[in-house]
Formats: sequence, structure tokens, C-alpha cells
Amino acid sequence: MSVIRGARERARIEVTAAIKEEARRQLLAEGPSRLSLRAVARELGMVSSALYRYFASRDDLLTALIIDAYDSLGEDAEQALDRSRSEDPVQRWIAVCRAVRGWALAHPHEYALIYGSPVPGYSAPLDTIGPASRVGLALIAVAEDAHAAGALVLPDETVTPIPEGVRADAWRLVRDLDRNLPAGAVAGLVAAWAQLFGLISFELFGQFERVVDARDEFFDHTVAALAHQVGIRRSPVLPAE
Amino acid sequence: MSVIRGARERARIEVTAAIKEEARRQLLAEGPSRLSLRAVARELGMVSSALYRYFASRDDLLTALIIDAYDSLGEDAEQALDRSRSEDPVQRWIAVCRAVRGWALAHPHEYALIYGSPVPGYSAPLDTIGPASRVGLALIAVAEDAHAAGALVLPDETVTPIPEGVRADAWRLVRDLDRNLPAGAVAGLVAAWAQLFGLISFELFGQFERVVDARDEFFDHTVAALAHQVGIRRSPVLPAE
DNA sequence: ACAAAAACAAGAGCGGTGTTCTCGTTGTTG
DNA sequence: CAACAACGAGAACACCGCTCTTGTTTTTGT
Repeated sequence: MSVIRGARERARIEVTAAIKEEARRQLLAEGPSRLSLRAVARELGMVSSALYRYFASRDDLLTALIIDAYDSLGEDAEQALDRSRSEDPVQRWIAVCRAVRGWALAHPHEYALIYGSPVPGYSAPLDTIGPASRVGLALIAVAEDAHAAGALVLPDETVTPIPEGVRADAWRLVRDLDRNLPAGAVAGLVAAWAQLFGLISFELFGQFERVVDARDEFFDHTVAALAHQVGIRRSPVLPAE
Repeated sequence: MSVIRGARERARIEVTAAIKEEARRQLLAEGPSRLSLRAVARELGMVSSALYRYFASRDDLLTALIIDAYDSLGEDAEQALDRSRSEDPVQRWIAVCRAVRGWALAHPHEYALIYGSPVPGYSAPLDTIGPASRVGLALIAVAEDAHAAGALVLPDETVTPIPEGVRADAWRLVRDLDRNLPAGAVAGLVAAWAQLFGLISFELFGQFERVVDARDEFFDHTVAALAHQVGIRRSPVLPAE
């Protein structure tokens, strides 16, 4: 399949990687808006025009970094999912959320790149939607496993009934993803997904300054509440109750 | 106090406003990263260096826009708060949240400016923290009024007890803001605040593409659930229960 | 094995940017 | 009315993304 044919192809892969690496370094030092193709090239001992053999434009380079970031974050989330296989559903949920937050705190600029305002034009290229969904899928997997274990309760619709359109979206989503999950739980799951990133973004972007000091505790507590809200329980629940 | 003394001062105010207005126009057309001082000056028939009599740098101009945006958003939220004075607490909560989302959908680029990744250096100038808190304060006001009306229930701590540090933050916050609000409700309130913006950001930044179609219904439903989670109820609740 | 083709790096150059400096001009104020 | 501060214009500096041309080097087809 991916047998490396010659020196040229090998070099191309290495140079491409080196460019992305240096770009990430500059991202860390300066932030997305300050990233400069010329500076990357300079640091690599190239001339700026040579870079265009590897990336068609600055936005293309940014897109590559975005995809890598999504994948890196997604991998961490999936690792947390795997490693917590033996724990109870609530703890798995917390583990995945913690992994996401941990990655965000460790790579703040890359986080800003993917969950901040869209820096390039405006359209997220199609290549990004796959990697972008990995965290969401990990969260869904937790709920799915909880459901299989009988530890997922459906939301009480007597207090806030699920609107028709939302139910339709949930249906479609369950069908498209082919997951064994009650549609009634999906709305809460999607909401929790967005809310998780709201929490992390506020922490990272400074909105919690002078508001929340005990960041770790606050996050864990809120995320546990989120799990409860989604319907995930520590242990099986009798369907009659 | 602010009596306009002469033609010069009058002109300064007008030019400053014109610059911000044109900058906002460009923001709407291009997005934060594409905003150019030179283009603003050009459009205003000035030369770029003249702009520096009004704003010390491009980042300073952006900061001014950020403050204006926070104020505009905050005002909409406060108006929703005022106009819903006669309704029940849950509906007030929803009204404020809807106002925030409505403003965001009407001013997507300004929203990205304030709740996307921090574009200037990294530090939000101190001038922004006041205007930035207006939405949060509006949400707190809803909870406070609900509490006064006996329509606020405290979270059930048997399922997820509030950590010590979080409780301390809540205490401090209630004291600093001088609000008549049980500290036990504050953690949920802050979380709901962040989660609200998570929802809106995901919708605006394209994360709900191919996931949520019924955006209005989804938002209303989720936000109602958020109110319930915070402890806000439609009508007074007996403290014994 | 060798010629044709493709990939590559370099350099110059275009039009754009933020920012600084200088220099007349024009309101403001003692 | 003179001294002063605010102002607008212009030139200049050091960047930027990007394109085009020109040689060189590697790959490929015969």
C-alpha cells in the first residue's frame, strides 16, 4: 500500500512533517493570527516560495494543523475511553471529559485553533468533519455502553418534553451512526457535548478569571452533573422505576 | 460633566465613532483576522497613519470593538430580563438565553470576536471584564428573583456533592456580587452560564452541521433543561419537599 | 541507458499589511 | 495674538501571502 518508492517521496513526507512541526511551534509561541509562512520557511532554511510545493496556501497549512489537532484530541479521548473500560459508566464519562480538558490545557493554541473562531475563510473543509467528530463519538460510546449495561435512564419528559424536530434529528443521528441508543437520550447527549466544550472554552479563554478558582474540582463536579443529566448512572437501574 | 467644548472635541468623537463603524462593517464582511487598519482608513478617506491619533494600534481598535460588542450583547440580555419581569422564572431564564442566542445569530462576527479565540495578544484588557460579565449577571438575576419567589430549589447533593473549593468560590462570588443567593446554587449557575455559550458557539461555528437541524427547538429545549438543572422552577416549591 | 517529464528550490517581484517618523496646518488657550 | 497641542498627510521600514521564472535534480518511459 504505502510503500515508499524513492528518496523524493521520503523527503516529501519528512519536509511536510517538519513544516507542520515548525508551524505548531510558532502557533504555540504566537497564536494562530501570528503564524507566518515566511517565518516557518526561514526557520527551516528554505525560501518562502518553496513552501508552496507542500501546502497550496497558508489556509491549507492551517487546515492541516486543524485536522492534526482534531486527531490528536480525538485519540486522547478514545484512549481514555479504552483505558476506562472496566470502570462504571459515570467514571468513564468523567474520564473522557477529563482527557478532553487535559488535552486542551496542554495544547491551548491548538484548542483555540479548532474550537475558537474559524480563522481561515469560514468554511470548515470537508476533511475536518471526520476527525472533528471523534470526541462526540467517544461520548456516545460511553452512553451506548451504559445503555447496554442497563445504566442509562431516559430523561423525564413530564418536566421538559422533547420537541418533535429534536426527536427527528435524534432518530436520524442514531440511524446514521448505527448506534444502539434510545433516541430519547440523544438530545441530552448532543447538548452535553456542546456544554463540555463551553466549559473548557470558558476556562481556557479567561472567562473564569476571578470567578472560578478551583478549576479542577469545578470541572469534575460539573461534568459529573452532566453525566447525570444525560441519564448515565453508576450501576444498572430497574426499568420499572 | 461631558459638555462638548469645541469643534475639535466634537470632531474627535465623530471620527472615533466612524472608525469603529467602518471597522464593524469590515468585520462583518471579512472576519476578525481580515480587518485592516489601512482599509478602514482608505474607506474613510484618510491616510492610515491618521488613524493612530484615535487608536494606539490595531489591537486597541479590536479591543474597543470587543467592549462595544460585550455591551451590545449585555444590553440585549438585560432588556430581555426587564421585559420578562412578569413571567415565571423558567420563562425569564429562557427569555434571557434566547436574547443571547438571537444577538449571536444577528452578529456572528462580533460574537466570534468576543467568544472565539482571543485574537489580539492573549490578555483580555481589564476594561473588558465589566462589560463581559453583564450576561452572567442577568442570569444570576433570574436565579435571584426565583429564589426570592421561592422558586429555586437547591441541587440534590446526595448524588453529586459540591466540592469544598467550588463551595468556597461560590461563597466568595455571592459576597463580592452582594447577591441574595444560596451559595449552593452558584456552582450550577456558573456551569450553566458556560454551557449556554457552548451551545451557541457550537451552533455558530458549524459544529452542529449535519447533527442538529431543528436548531430553535433544540436550543429552547436544552436551555429549559439548563434552567431545571440550575434549580429554577416555574412556581414556588415547598421547602419541606 | 538515455531522453522526456515531473518535482523541486531559489530568487525577484507585486500588492498588501501594521507601525513610526517628520512636517506643515489648524484649532485651542493663556 | 502668540504659544501650544492636536491633527492629517506622506514617506519609509519591515514584514506578510502569493506568483512567476529559472535552473537543478529526481523519476519515469522507452
